[in-house]
Amino acid sequence: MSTTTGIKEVARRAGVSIGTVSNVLNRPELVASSTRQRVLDAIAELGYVRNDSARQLRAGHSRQIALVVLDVTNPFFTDVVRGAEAAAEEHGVMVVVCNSGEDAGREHRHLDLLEEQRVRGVLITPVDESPNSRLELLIQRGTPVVLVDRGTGRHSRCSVAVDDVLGGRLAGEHLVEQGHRRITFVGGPASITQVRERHAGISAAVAGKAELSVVPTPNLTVAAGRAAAAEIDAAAGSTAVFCANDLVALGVLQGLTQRGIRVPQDVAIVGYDDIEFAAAAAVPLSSVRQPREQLGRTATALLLEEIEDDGRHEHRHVVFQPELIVRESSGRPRTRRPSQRDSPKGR
Amino acid sequence: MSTTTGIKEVARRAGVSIGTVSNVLNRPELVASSTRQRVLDAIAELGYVRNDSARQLRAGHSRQIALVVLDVTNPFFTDVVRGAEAAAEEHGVMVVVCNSGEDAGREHRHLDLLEEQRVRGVLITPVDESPNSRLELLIQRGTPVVLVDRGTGRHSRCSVAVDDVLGGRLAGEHLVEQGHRRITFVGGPASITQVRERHAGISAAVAGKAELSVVPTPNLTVAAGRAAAAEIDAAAGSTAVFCANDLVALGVLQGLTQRGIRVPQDVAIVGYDDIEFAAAAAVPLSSVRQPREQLGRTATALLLEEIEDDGRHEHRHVVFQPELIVRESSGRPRTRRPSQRDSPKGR
DNA sequence: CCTCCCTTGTGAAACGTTTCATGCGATGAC
DNA sequence: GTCATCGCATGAAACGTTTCACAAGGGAGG
Repeated sequence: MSTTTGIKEVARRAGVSIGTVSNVLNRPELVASSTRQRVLDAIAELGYVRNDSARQLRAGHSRQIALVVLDVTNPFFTDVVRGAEAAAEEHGVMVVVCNSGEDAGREHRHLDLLEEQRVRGVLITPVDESPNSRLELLIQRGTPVVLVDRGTGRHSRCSVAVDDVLGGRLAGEHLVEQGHRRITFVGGPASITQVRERHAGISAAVAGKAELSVVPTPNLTVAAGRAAAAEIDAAAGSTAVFCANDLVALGVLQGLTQRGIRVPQDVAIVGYDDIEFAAAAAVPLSSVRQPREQLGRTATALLLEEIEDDGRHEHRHVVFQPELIVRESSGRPRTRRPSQRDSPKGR
Repeated sequence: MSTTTGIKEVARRAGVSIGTVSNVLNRPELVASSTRQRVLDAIAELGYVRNDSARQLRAGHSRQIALVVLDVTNPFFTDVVRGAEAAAEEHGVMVVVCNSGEDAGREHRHLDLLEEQRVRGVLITPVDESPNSRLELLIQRGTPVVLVDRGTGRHSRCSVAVDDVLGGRLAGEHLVEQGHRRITFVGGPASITQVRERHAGISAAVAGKAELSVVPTPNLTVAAGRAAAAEIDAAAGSTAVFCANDLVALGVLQGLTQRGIRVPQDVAIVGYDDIEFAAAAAVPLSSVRQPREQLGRTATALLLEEIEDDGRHEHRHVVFQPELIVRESSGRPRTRRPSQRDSPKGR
């Protein structure tokens, strides 16, 4: 039905061989300008559209890179996407965004398809980090992969991350300093590295200074946070909550408010990511800020570099530092107005 | 380097012809089970991965559909993505998410690439709706396209939309009923249909009952809303603002608050989309709710249907009704806590 | 006039599948 | 014992590119 017009038709129409048409498309400088023009005209008249499958088949690989995120719905990741797209665009590469939805099965299926498409490289925040995951297989078979927002360490790939342990620690130190002695960490599942590391960070920071309890969540969404709120004071009369990300924090904030618990007077909250909506929340949210777009940009740059250095490539691990942004949700109770320093971030 | 293993190697290893291997992959019932097993083993041992380019080349089209959104960063669209993915997954189709970022150039480039890839169909909220846009060309050449969140009308394609005029009217009626007589509409650019229709809706609703002024924005982001806030009272001493979407509304809310203008006491705000964060905002936001996931789901269903009915297909236009959710930001100025939220100057 | 080189253009081979007409041995009907 | 039938496997022909070795024509240098 649709485009049945191939390079062949174009060739006939322009009165040249198909090799010449191909040259016009790929190495125009090899073709005499009069011929070139004739071919170009034919292309325009016929509405010819290159067939990428054929091209890829010949080339052996595609011209796109994939970005597999944990949750498209999470503003943190959409910002990462933006960064990645920006960097990719500069190199004329297209980014395919895939959403694993924190589901190992979907991640697996996406990787299957991507490998079948001979994707040029993959940026991923994996759900499944087990040593014989689908991802490992992909890497082992030779597809360049850059881990986004994930652990350093492994030497078989590049990674871009933010120091989550430090982030957790910043939050912990801040809360202890504010006088909190019973703190609850909300987040899960523990299979997600960030969750573990942020927990480890606050754990280290409060050790010996405050008690830390945990309310696990099945995932990192607003709904999960809302549900977790119910267990928060039951969990040990905590006066502060540190959430594994801002979505959960927003949910906790809603849940607590709904139960008549005041934030920050009764319970302080600190989130993580400092998404744009954190500052606009009912009670502006203290949060650990990550350079989200930067993360995407850098990851893409690393990936493209690795693809470039086809021969030998030295894997690198870039680690960014998080920054604690204190807002009302964890301000010193009662002293509502000392030095507000929050300000919506510009862009 | 990477996977040099083709169907051919598998065939040799299993001691069968390549046709048989292909049959095992595509119509296993045609192959004797002993042979089948032998082939399957060979595949596993060699780590064979199908080459999708070759497959597509033969088939003439890919097995994916694309979803081109205006702004991945907008929770409205991420929810649409989720809906689309859910529906697609049920049919074993993969969704490629592309972000035009409200930029006609990027939209154009994405469509170029998608057509080169012989994408099976496209779901799109177009930036460029001019009659000889890149999109029209795509449609004209035979790629099934479903418009998402866009006008009914055209007969050359299906569409799924929410009645934006009605949405605007609901907001307008509500504000008038609340006693507002000077209302400002914030949003832009006018080239975006939703902006025009929502404006038309409120326009119609308030005609003769209140004065409506407009503060245009260059796009529909929080930052744009924040910037627009500066012009709001200057624009005519409005006591209410209707924003083209929730991001803008959130920005306006921040901007007004920062200037010491209280919401809703001094100025009421109504947003659009009812994204998850609207309810969690500093002042919970009244908003016009749209069935976001449903939109994605339905659009995908229509697209798959059109692809199915390869022969004749009747284009359909599904229109959902929006619903006004009233929250504090436009509630009748009750005397809640005489909240003094006059706030910090950003730094 | 012969060589050599340079510029343009050509034709055919490959890329890895799917599909289709065909082959071939065995089974059952007559 | 012959013939149609069935079940399974085969080989070759596409699919639309890119690439590469080579040919044709034309100047320039000798």
